[in-house]
Amino acid sequence: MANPMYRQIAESLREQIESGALGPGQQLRTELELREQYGASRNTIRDAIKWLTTLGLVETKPGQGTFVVQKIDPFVTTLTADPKRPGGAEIAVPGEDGYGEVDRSPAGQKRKLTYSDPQIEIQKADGKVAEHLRVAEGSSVISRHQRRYIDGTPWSLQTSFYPMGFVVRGAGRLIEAGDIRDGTVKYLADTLGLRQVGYRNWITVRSPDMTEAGFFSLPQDGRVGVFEILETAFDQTATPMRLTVTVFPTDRNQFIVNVGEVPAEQLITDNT
Amino acid sequence: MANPMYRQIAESLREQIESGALGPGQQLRTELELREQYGASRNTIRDAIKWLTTLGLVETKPGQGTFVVQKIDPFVTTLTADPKRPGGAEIAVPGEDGYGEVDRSPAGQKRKLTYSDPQIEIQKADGKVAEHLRVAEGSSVISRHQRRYIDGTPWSLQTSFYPMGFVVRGAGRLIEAGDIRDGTVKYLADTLGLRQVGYRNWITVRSPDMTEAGFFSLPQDGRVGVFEILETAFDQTATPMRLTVTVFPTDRNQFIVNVGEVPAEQLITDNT
DNA sequence: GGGTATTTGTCCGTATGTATT
DNA sequence: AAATACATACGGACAAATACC
Repeated sequence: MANPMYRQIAESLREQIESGALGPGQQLRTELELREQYGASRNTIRDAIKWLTTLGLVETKPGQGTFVVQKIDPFVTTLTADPKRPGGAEIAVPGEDGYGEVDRSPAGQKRKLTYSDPQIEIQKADGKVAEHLRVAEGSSVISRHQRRYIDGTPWSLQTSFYPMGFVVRGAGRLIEAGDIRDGTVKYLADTLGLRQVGYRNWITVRSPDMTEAGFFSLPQDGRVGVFEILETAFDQTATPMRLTVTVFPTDRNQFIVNVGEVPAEQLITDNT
Repeated sequence: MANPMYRQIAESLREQIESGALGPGQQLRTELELREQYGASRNTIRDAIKWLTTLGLVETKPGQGTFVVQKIDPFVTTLTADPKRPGGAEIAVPGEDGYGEVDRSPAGQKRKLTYSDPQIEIQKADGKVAEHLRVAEGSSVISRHQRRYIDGTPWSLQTSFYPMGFVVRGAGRLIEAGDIRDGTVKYLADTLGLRQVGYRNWITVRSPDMTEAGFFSLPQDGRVGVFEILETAFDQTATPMRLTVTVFPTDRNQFIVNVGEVPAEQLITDNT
């Protein structure tokens, strides 16, 4: 009896969930019913439910009840692709490159990627952008931002940064709204002779900010994290030519990295 | 007055933290003091602090107080390396391959990797192992498990799986305790002629289980997630020869993926 | 649309337990 | 041993969101 009562109650409910007695989407008994069932006060029941909530096992809906969470069929993105392909990896501004990529879920369905028109701004490079793009902090950069969806559900938020000098040197369409035909990679090669020869993805996980939580409909308490992937693309002189920051919720995204000779992807059903 | 009081109090404290008025590691005023300061009940103050806790901004210590969390200097691991190098990527059983890898933090220090002796078991392949290793579910596999540390702090938990047939065919040392000289990749090449020509990393984020939370000293409420990286290694016939599952806490780990021609790593100080 | 019952959310006060100093 | 500070648990009251008639 070392454990507090609310944890024991949570454990009891957890077993019911993981054994399948309470299936995904199913409603739990109300707090008042559980209060009688376990002989505890309503506040203690609420502590148990709050615990399960932070564990991501249940969610509460005011006026309705408490429900076992549905597991989301995850999106799978391959981070390694042809370094010279327009757009680089699949995650690299596929929208701007006119690619209607398909993402394959573990269950094997093909999915449809859509994206908003790019929202373009001229910004001062903050510390992170300046360091990865190797420009002076505070210098002007072009920012192209998109919201991206798979089958209509919010998938990722992406922002690409380019040095302002690119526009001066002849790549004026970078600051025009609307997609760039054949993508920015080809456009920069054609106009400035900048060939993308490789890129580096820097993968971190952090808590979502308010904008991200809103766009992805994540719980506001920061329980669900987001991947933040910084992709730095390099030209033939090993100089950074683009920084793309993409944010994905961790609860619905997985990534694949292939190295060396690897057979085509097996479609694997994840039954964790 | 749209927001509940505990959220307003949390917001007030959050601003003090993010503005720097309350520095990392610094102690907040006690619940009783805050109760008078904000004119709320102690339970409401506790709700505000609990909210900040799930946001990962503060931590509470019984008998001591509430403190602003320290940001951890993260470990950075490169997932793309020579596919034929013993051990594959840096994350691939470097311990078993006798590599004393160094990890470079954003701040640029070199760090020392240590690891426990492998703990070896014969197990039945569960669904996940069977599918990635492409063996029948329930067939025997060799499991080699290690705890890995950087500078003495827990870094990752790693388990490698090999088909049991490898031992029958002559790779008997796989089931012996202790490190294998020159690593398992070279050992399997020497004994069975299995050359590792590539590998695939499958990156997911999930909540830690009890064992993991204990080893990494993570809060038990599952607030901090863990990376689970499944590395499947392939031999020259494109057959899976090894599955390595590695678990890293997301609060102290970052990953790098290089594609194409990429300059040597810039040491970047992350001042997010 | 309105009203009512149901269910979770917020807030209070109090008492006692447990960990740390 | 004592003081301090957070943790658990109780009970009660009202608010807010939702569903249903």
